[in-house]
Amino acid sequence: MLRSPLSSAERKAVLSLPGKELRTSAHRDIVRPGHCSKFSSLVVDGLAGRFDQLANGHRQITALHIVGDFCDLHSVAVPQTGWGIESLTETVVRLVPHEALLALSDSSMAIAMAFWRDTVVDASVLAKWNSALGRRSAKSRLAHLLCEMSLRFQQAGLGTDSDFHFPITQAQLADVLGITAVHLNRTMQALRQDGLLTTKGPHYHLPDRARLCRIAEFDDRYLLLTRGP
Amino acid sequence: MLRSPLSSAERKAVLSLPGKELRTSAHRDIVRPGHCSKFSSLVVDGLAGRFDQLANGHRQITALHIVGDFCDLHSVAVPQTGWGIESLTETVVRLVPHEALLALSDSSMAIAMAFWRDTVVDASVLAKWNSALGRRSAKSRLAHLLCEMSLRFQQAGLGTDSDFHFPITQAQLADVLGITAVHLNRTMQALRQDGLLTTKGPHYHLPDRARLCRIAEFDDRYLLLTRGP
DNA sequence: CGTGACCTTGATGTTAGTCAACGAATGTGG
DNA sequence: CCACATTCGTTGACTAACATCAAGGTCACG
Repeated sequence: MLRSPLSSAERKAVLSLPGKELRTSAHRDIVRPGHCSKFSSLVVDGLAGRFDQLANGHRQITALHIVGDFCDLHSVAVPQTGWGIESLTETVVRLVPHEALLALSDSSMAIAMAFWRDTVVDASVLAKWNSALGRRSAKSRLAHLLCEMSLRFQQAGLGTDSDFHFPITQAQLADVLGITAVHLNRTMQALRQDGLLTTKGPHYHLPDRARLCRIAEFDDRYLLLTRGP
Repeated sequence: MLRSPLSSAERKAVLSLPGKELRTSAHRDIVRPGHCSKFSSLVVDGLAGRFDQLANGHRQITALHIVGDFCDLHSVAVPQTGWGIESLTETVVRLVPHEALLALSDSSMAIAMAFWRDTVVDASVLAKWNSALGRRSAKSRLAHLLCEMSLRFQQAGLGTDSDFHFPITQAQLADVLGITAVHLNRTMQALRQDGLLTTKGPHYHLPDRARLCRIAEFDDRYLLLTRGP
């Protein structure tokens, strides 16, 4: 989860953070939009998404949180969130009280920096998605997302670079990519046609990841592979 | 700038940060894309933008930095940036060494939190733009940007809520909104037609800001008007 | 008086949205 | 075990938003 170098004592302190675990079915709000929260949620199982919704009902998912991710470490620094978090599939989250996180970052500058760094990586991903949504075609966006997710699942020890379990519906994927579900369906077919993607239910396979990265212009540095100072 | 409550001593420490000032003409890189930086830049005069560029030459501007903004406080936590910063007009920035910022946040937990909070607000704005780029029409995006910028200029003491000096070209504005310059031009004309915008050179005037906010579904909370914990 | 940066306009092409329907898989209660 | 509903994926016909291409207009500046 925290993409930072920490001493083993620090790492242990983070991993043993207290918190009530909460199991939810798919399509439930974990954090309601605009809510002022007293906890940060750690994804223990399943898949969660940060979203924003417009008056006409259109949704945009602005982040995907796989197991091991903190959804809203942000809310420690700014409790009033401008977004919501929902479960995309059946999901278990651990609700860690802000006091515990604040106490921990008070106790160690390295941990405080690690939390800050996590927010910065989140911002990097958001900036990358900004340019994708503004300037790329649907196909290129999907290719880029597949590259990103395969890497993240691999980093989290949940898959290889070309195979991962990604339990998301096409409608939700469309909300990530800023297109309609119909168009996403056709775009996935195009990638399949090109021999760049096969799926069996929630299992995604990338037969030629190198080529996929090339057409997606995927540069993994924004995911912080070069670790902290 | 830092949208946080600090003691006057802390505030003073931040404002008296050292750093060499640098004047650049328009369209110059302040931070080259992917560069590993040792400074964070504070905008002293002019207008700067964070951008990302694709192989085909298409650009996306992912943030606008007005005077008083720190461009890349991020780079203190993660020196290798995944983006570039450019001057959009003639601009003066102060290059504050990371050591000075680190020393300052070491010295005061409140300042460390303020820096973190600033990153969180940046992420909030990015998330908002994500949903705008993914799910809004060009007209709605432009309306939203105008609402946002008028508020930010006002907060910075550089304008009223309906009048501000915004020295940006239409091509640059198009790169913010993720549309072409041609389409931006027509979209601005549509807003003028609706009596929602007049411009005289770089001077923007919003004749009916309330209505503009309504059609933009502009909710200012993401800009952190509700201050820290 | 020419040049370059910026803004504006028109004609045409392409991507993606909308609407409507159907099929496959899964689960539920009678 | 079977009608039934629900959710999810897929397809086709049509439309709207925006991109692209090409040209001209305005203004400041040397």
